[in-house]
Amino acid sequence: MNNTVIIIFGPTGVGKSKTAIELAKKLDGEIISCDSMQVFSQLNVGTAKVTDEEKQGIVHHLLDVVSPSEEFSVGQYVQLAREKIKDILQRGKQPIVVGGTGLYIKALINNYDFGNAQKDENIREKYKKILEEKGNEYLYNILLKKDENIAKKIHFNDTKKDIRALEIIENNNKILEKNDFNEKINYNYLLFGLFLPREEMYEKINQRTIAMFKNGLVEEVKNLIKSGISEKAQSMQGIGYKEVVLGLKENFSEEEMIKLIQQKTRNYAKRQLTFMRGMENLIWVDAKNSVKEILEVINGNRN
RNA sequence: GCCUCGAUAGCUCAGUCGGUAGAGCAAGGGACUGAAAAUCCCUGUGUCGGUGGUUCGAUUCCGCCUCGAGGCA
Repeated sequence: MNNTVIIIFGPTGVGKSKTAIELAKKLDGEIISCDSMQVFSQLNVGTAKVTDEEKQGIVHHLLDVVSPSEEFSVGQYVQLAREKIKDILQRGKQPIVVGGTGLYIKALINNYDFGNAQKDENIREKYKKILEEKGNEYLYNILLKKDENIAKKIHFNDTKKDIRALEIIENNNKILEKNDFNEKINYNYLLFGLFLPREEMYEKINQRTIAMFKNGLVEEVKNLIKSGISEKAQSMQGIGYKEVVLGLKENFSEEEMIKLIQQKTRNYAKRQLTFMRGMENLIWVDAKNSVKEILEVINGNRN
């Protein structure tokens, strides 16, 4: 098992965290979370973050690494995750990467180097204004002129990506593609994708959403707002948070909020499945039997 | 009991001056190397409430019936 990182991916709510903890216990592992929302501290019930009790003593990394008022991005994630993997391997333990953020996993596996272009609100605003005044196609044409290759990969209606690309080009003058890290970490990986039948998956999502409300999601959101977190903060764009903020403003009943969140979560899970299908080297694993199946693959892999 | 309004896609509704119909959302599929729980693209779906009549032709016009909302008693 030397230098093999185990990666567990799958749609929300199929039981990735539990699987990872069970595996960690059996393989002397440490867990590296791969979740764009669980990196934020204070976002607990809405992100279904594992509790200390659930961790069962297994070390978890990359949870609560930034405050909800801060920004976070793939670039930072890959940087941090690489450090953790290296460190865990050096200590002779088994790194287990777990989470639902497909892009983060993809970037990690493919060794993308994002450089260190910081977010630049001024540049963003500038292009947003251009977008408002001149429209999608005009904005897209600017990107086409600056970097045709990038532009071709982005739909002209996807203005958020257009603006982000322009921001990076202008700020950093760095091409987005083909910059692997110079320093390669010496590791292999096994990528497992957990799945459940569609109906069961949706049922679990529905139940879990109800549980979040019982566990105090509304209070969590209220506290975040009270402590001065902007509704526009990146952390507040997570599913559950966004909807509760809206619900509080518009006086939704709890039932209405639950229904909305269930739906958004189902939509998200579907997107995650699409992402999974497009991943190379992904080993499909029945979520109901995940630990056993994964161990079988690992053991087979040893010989 | 009488009057008025409504009944069209899974939901909310638009529409057809009579030639069998559409938007949004949902659903399904897809893209995605710098905000990714984000963002974007593609695709159906229908006894047009039932029943008679007028008509070459009715979801559309007329009658009756059923159901729902409101008003008068």
